[in-house]
Amino acid sequence: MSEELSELLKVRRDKLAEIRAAGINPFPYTYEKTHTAAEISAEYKENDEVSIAGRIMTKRGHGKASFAHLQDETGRIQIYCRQDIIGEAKYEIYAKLDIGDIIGVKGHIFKTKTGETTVKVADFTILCKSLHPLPEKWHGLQDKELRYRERYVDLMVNAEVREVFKKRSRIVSLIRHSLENKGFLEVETPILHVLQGGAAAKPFETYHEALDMPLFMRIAPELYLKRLVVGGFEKVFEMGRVFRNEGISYKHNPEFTIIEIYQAYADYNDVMRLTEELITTAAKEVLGTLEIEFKGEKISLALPWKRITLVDALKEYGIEIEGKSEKEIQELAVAKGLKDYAKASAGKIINVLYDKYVEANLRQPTFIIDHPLATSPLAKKHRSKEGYVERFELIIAGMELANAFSELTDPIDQLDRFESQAEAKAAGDDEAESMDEDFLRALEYGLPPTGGVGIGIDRLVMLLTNQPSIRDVLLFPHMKPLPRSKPSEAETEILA
RNA sequence: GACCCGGUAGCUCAGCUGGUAGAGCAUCUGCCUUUUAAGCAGAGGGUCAUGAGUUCAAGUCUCAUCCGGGUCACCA
Repeated sequence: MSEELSELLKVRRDKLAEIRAAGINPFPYTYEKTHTAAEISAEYKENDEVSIAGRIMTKRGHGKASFAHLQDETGRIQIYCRQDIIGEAKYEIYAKLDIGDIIGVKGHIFKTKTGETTVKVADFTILCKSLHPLPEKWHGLQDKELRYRERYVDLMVNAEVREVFKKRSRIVSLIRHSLENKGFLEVETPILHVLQGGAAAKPFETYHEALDMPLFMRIAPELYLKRLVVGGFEKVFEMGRVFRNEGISYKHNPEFTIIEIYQAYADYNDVMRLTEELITTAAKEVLGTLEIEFKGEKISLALPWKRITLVDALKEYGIEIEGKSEKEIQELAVAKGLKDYAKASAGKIINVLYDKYVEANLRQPTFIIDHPLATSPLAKKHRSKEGYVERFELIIAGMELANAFSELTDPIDQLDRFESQAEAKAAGDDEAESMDEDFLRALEYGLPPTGGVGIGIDRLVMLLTNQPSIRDVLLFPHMKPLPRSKPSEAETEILA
């Protein structure tokens, strides 16, 4: 708190003191409400007695009477308070209430001249004195920085924002229930990892004091979930937060929510169908349609979704790599202006070319399938194509929504892949997988044929709620701290 | 990390080629017992993100820094 309070803050603190001086607790403990705003609007009956509670969002005083709107989680309801009903002393307190205060109201329902269902205040109780003024009633809170930093205000004032997060909750719930109905078991695996693995990404590092050891925040739950399939859980999934130490953009936040699903005795074709089903079911239930609009663009989620191999997708954008040797592909990279990749592996170059020339152009739902072996260390070799794996990525509106494989189940092959990853790591690739001996041991016990998929929940929610940035579907997106806040002791210690 | 745009009252925004800061809402005072962007009359409220510089004079021009947004790069 700054020493110098602005006039507006001072006024509210003075009012708080007045309330206390009048012997009223401005922060009481409970309140018994009988109705919500939505219930009253829907089941309106003249003269019904109700008890409601909510935040004052508008206020119109008329001398000895006053209108206001209370907002609860379900919506707004008008209240009408008259001095001759509640008495002079109480009305004086009522008149001093501010927009933003939370009150409970008991009274009878009536309809005003203009036909609005309204509660006539017989009694009211202050439930929380608000000390900050709310944003303007007409324009609300627009400033993006403030909206993200003070999401609580954003939610109070912007109904559309509340809707987005309600939809997010429904989407998550629908996916969870779809999987439960199919016999999948929801599990939780460690978030603090000893090794870096399960995805190509840079982890956040942390430290366990008592054990005196470094730890990584997980970048994916993949390797633990496959251990569970080894253990005999044939259908498992985990929905949870993962952490990746990379840049921030409209589709990247350092922590995000992923759902990973593993099904024994299935391959990537099965998992592709499952992915289609989960997403279209959620879309139908939440939006009532598969024809959606995202950032002004029409996208059809109607099945079936296009499937095309990565090599063919490149060909569609004028990049021919079929039958080319590694050397020729390196030359192609240089010709395309990717000078840094003159000595990279063919697989790496193919991925970069794909990222650069193909992905952003894929607008309608598309499964890109059969990726190069070199960049897919956890995927099973393709059953018929040398040098490729059985893998797909789902792209919608230029965003990667899902990534999946026929999981690599051969422990000898997995060891080879880890060894190549170790070489890459030694050569400076800080996203390479760690050698995970326990995971290899699990595979040696035997992982049945398994299909696995990871779906980015935040991006899916963006798509289904037509939100242009991942920040708009995260309640508290990552923000740099403002300069005035001084670092905590812990931060000072770490930075020292 | 590079480039572009932005930061002015609690909120939403004006502020021209440099001349000393404005509106609406909100707040305060008075009037007002069916209003709803209530109304009428009056008042208060600003380190113009921060710090330097140019200038007689800077919200405005220059540089640096911070925060945010966007594009690209990085990135599954």
